[in-house]
Amino acid sequence: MKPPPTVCKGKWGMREMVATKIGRPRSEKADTAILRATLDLVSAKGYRGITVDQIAAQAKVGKMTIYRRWPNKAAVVMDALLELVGPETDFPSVPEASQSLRLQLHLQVKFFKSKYGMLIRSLLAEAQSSEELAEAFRERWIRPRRLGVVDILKKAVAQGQIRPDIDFELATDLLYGPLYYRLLIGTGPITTKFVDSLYQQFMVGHQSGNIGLRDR
Amino acid sequence: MKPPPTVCKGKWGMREMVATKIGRPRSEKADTAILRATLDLVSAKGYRGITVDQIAAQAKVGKMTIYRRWPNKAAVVMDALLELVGPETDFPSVPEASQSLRLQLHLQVKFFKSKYGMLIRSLLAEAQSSEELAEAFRERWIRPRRLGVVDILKKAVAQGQIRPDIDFELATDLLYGPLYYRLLIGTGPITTKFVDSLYQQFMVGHQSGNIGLRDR
DNA sequence: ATGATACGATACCTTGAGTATCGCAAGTGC
DNA sequence: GCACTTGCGATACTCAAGGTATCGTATCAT
Repeated sequence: MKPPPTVCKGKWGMREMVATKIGRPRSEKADTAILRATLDLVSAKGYRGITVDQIAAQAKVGKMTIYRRWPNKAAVVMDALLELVGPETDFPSVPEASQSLRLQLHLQVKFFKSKYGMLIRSLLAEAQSSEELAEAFRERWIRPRRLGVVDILKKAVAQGQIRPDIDFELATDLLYGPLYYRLLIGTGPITTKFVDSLYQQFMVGHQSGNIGLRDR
Repeated sequence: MKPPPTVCKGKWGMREMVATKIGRPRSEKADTAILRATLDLVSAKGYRGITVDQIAAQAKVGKMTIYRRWPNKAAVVMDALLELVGPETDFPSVPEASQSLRLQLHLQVKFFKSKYGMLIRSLLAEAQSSEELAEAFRERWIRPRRLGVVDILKKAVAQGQIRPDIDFELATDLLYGPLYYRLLIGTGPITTKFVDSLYQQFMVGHQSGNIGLRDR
């Protein structure tokens, strides 16, 4: 009847239980083994292509050890993404902000084409049927990255490369919407040429000097 | 041992069995009842929120009657979308092609915000784990609509509203990528203002007279 | 009427997420 | 040392849902 001392119920953030002082401590090794196995399996076969039992097996861990840390399968995958993905898509440090933006778009392409692309696709798919996951994905994955974009756009404005009347939210959608579109729908490959043209079109519309629709 | 005379195996297109001349004919009523029930249920509760048994119950039909026509749940939903969606998002007939494009974007917004938006989200989500469904979705939903976009863009070029050096595929991604992005990720609402700004930015980059990036 | 197929209903199979429990391991406090 | 508490791997289990099989009946062509 009594629930196990520490079970993760309904929490989507990383397993952040209050560290109890008594009893056997959590195994740090198990944590990383689970996340590692999850990352490998999901990126290889996709979210629906694997089972929690497979994760447990590959991590050499009991299934309960997983559910003691995360409330469900999606939460594990989410944390696998957040914990193991380093600064692959950080904005490169170059003097010109607009160039940093352009280079970051290329990093984003590389990221989407890597095995991590499957993680994004999987989570986004699952998020369509779980408002809870959708919320977590927006807050923990999308939002921080969008803040980074706005940040660099503001620098570009300050450096006079982009018009000051820019709508930052819209601009972010214009830049990354087409990338996610191709990632999810697959109408065309996400190529270097594609992202170059994307950037180019964006700058035509936003750089200083182009005021807007010309008179006709 | 012998399989039922006519069962739908692996076919994703609409139930298009060769009309056998003998035996009891397929009930046309059942077809529409199933599609109708599917549409109503999925748009209300989402793909994962309903079961095939519920569809059968609401359509007052045996479950086998469904699986005799479609190979799986996703295929039913796909056909429900394609069969019951009329020309809601056709390009309005107005003299200026660029205006037709603008008006169609507004129709698209209305469509995404209607109950059909849930169908698109659902199918796209499921398609992430089924290359077969992804293919069907691209060919039967995305592609025809993209052809319509390219068509109207060509008219706009012919009418001198858009530069002739436009990349049609890229342009389509630029226009609809951000819409799908918001539909699926939900970073912001899909408003009239949003789509107006989207169109405006697009035209700044593509209308005749703006040649490209200015010198710096 | 006969033969073939579709029908609704129901029981069934299978897979996989999530739970419960058992005996053992690894810590803390005395 | 010893009791106490919690985590561990393993295993068995529950349950929901997609998909299949079958039964008796209904509806067509000939």
